[in-house]
Amino acid sequence: MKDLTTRQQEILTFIEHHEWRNGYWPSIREIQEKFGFKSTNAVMGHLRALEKKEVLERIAGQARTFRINRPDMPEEPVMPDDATEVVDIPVMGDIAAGYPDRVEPAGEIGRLQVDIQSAGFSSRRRTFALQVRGESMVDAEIYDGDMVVIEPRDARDGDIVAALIDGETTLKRYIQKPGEPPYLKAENKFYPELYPVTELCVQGVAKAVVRSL
Amino acid sequence: MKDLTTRQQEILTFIEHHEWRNGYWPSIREIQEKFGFKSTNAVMGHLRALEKKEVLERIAGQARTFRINRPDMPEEPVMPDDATEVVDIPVMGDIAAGYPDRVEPAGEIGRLQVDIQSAGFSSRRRTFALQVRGESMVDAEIYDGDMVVIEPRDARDGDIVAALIDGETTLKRYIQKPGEPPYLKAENKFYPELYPVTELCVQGVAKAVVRSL
DNA sequence: CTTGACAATGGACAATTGTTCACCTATAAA
DNA sequence: TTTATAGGTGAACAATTGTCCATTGTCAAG
Repeated sequence: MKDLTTRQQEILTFIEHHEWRNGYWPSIREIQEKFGFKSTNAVMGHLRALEKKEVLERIAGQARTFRINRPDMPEEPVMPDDATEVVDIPVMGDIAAGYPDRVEPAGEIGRLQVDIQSAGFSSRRRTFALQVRGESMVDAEIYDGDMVVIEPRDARDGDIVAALIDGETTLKRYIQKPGEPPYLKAENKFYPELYPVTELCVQGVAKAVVRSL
Repeated sequence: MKDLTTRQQEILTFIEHHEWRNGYWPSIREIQEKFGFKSTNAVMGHLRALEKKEVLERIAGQARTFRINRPDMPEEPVMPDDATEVVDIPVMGDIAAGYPDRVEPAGEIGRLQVDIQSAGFSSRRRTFALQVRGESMVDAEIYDGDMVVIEPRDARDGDIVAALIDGETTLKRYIQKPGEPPYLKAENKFYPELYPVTELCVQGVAKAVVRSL
């Protein structure tokens, strides 16, 4: 992957950004206009260079058909200076302190910026994710470091829930047999722990486990 | 939101699917060809209908500029503090027939919602999910019924890949030692299987495991 | 001084692509 | 019967858009 010149980087960034905001790729002349070129050929030159450096692919003769070869990951989304209507979404990483609702602003480890347009294809619910620490759920095939997607709602018997115990969020299975008081149970044969639900705060029900590879 | 006719639904699905697969929108004539119409006007009629029903937007006179209004989405447009960005990933389900490229629009059997940073995929495009069948990866803590999120790209040593073997998609670990031909390996001590990579079609690299609870 | 890259101009051309007009066939409702 | 809607054919038109020609200039390396 050769280095790009500043101009090439600018062009590439604009193309990416245009797609990101509008949902479709720009035409040559739209790029030309954005940069104030007086010839489409200025753009053509840069596109050829970008193709040669293999950061860009196109389909000859066809309109608005780009394909960008990202090295692997574009760490952060490019923030347009001329952005309109941008929403800030706090990213809750380490939430040892407890329920996201009660996490102080300091508990926020990052922010994800998304503009209204692109928000259109991703639904946002009251779901949030927690990172699992500890081995208390290994028998349910949930391991240290996994992320669980939590949806705040009332727990039913057999649900795996995120609960606040001693100021820490842990994952446990919620057991409620008819006529008996509910309790929480760790899913690890070496941790035969049982927690009474009294004064426990169930934050929500785990809906999915996500493990990055 | 009025109902769509079957034909309109087909057109819409194709447009969505085309964008997802190729990264850019189809042209009128590409739609025409896909459905075997002998006139572009057949497509125009449907597009007008879809626009009237407000499931589709376009920019007049400009090539390949669609925008789809998905009806899904939140009752509450509130942005709670505990929300995390969630992406929609099409689940290609049973793709024994092969690569998603060859899956017909009907091949999508559902959608998986995963929060964005736990998965670590930024390019929400081109990623898809497969449901794991079989026990060949249990030693990597991937179980029957789990969903794996796949991103099409070249495999590196140690990656877990989705590969096409005997017309079926399976999950294996990709091993490539310097100077040696690459091969695939199952992660189950009871399945000491080794597959030569020759004539194998590696569809992509697994980036995350998701298990619905 | 020459060579080669990078950057850009200007004009012309051709292909892709969106658009429209006229006309046809069903089917179902009024 | 008439009317409306969905679905389609066929051909022509115009706009958008990709492509290529010849030229100019800058700047750093050989």
